[in-house]
Amino acid sequence: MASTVRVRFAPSPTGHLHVGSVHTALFNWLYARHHGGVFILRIEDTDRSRSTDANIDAVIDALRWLDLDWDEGPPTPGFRQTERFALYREHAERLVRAGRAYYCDCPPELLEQGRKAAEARKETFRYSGRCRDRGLDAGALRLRIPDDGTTVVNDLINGPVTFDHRQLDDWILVRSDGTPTYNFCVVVDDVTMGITHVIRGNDHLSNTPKQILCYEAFDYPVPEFAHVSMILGPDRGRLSKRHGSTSVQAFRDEGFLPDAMVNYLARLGWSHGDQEIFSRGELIELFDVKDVSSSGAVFDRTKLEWLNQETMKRMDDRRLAELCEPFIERAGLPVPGDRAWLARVVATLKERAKTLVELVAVGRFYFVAPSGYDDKAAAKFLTAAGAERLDRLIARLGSADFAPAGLEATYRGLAEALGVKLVDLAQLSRLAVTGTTASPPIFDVLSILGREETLARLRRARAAIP
RNA sequence: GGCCCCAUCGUCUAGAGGCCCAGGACACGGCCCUCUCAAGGCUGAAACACGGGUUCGAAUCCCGUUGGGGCCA
Repeated sequence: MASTVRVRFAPSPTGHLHVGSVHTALFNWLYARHHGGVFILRIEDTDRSRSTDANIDAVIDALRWLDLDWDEGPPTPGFRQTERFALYREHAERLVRAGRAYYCDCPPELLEQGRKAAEARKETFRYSGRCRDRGLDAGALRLRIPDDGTTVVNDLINGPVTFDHRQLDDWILVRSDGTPTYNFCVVVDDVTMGITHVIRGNDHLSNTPKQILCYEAFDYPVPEFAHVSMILGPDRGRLSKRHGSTSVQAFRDEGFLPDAMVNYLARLGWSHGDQEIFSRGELIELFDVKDVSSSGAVFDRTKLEWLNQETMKRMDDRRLAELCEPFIERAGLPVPGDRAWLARVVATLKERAKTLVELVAVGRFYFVAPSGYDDKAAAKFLTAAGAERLDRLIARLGSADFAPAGLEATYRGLAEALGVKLVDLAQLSRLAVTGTTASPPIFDVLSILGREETLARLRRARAAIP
């Protein structure tokens, strides 16, 4: 009987949740859900200056938006590192009593001297061990580690990675001012939370042997490790703001859907044959850490946009309409009260937009009449001939069937009667109704707008012709 | 600088010695469809970083080089 999988996501609250963080959060979440395990959210807020309540709320909001739910974590108390200092102190004392850690009072200048000397010899700086056996009872607390031998990280993604102890040193657990170091907090948190699988960014692989040595000093079982490759910018450097949006909040504001975001991030560094599009359920069912790639992946916004459109196309129109409402409001447009009507609207727009912001922009004419006409198109269509055609259209549309098929029949009939092509009438109407020459199928548009609004806009266009 | 990780089309990837003169997807080009724009269908161009091995046979295994990334400073 295997023990329950317990994984965690431990962001530091900086206000913006980076897509790279979300990537590892997602892999943890998928691993937990796939194995029926427990997903824990822990806030690494030891950097007091940036770890405001607002920033913590931002992390929580972002995870909720993505629907990555956690089983243990805030708002339950005890999941913020700042609430856990007593635990760190207690564990530090335990190591001192067991003789596995010792105090060191080496002055910074001495350490700096050693560092320079090591650099001159082109070697890794290691603490000399000067205070190891001095039996001090104050100062910085260091972990006593073996002088030679190796520590092997049996990484689930990268395979066995061997670290020579001669590259490691008696690292500091607790600084002389009493504050615990990052690596020490992580170990204490992970053991006390019963974490069985540490799934985190590749940038922590180098810290892992130090942490393993610490687990061993405690005589705690060492968890499994899986170091996920990092997300890169187009220049293969660390993904940062200069490459464009990097926080999930930014993508949310730009009109990306949580399911598209999740699908895209899941496919970055993970794959299942040739499949590109996955539902949540499929992701949970198919996710396997063995299929996670060990090489870095460039974040490609264009592909995210494609996936976002695919997600919109597959989504129920009522649901999509609902998601659009805040974007309509933010664009300064009146939000329709009739959601069924809005569902008809978005159905015609979703294959013409990559994001919700774009969808609203492209469908602006549904919510408000055009304030003017495209110059080039106006010169072409709002002519004497156009005036006559508009008159005939207005006359016929007064009593026409306003279902798309009925409108098409009316238009085709009139085109024949006038001896013109359908496209001439269609483009003229499109210009009158939307202000431009590109829109969803004109009969759908007119049908959705309705007789009254359609006629009003056609008459306005007619009046614009001198 | 030391240590660690990585290396298939521009990008995400399939590929776990012969099925691969390398497959899919995004993006890009062409054609078709068509009331416009999209969407869709078909189609084209596009990659195993380099050099040594191992093997009858290597994108796949080993070593090195180069390049990128990370950690420690």
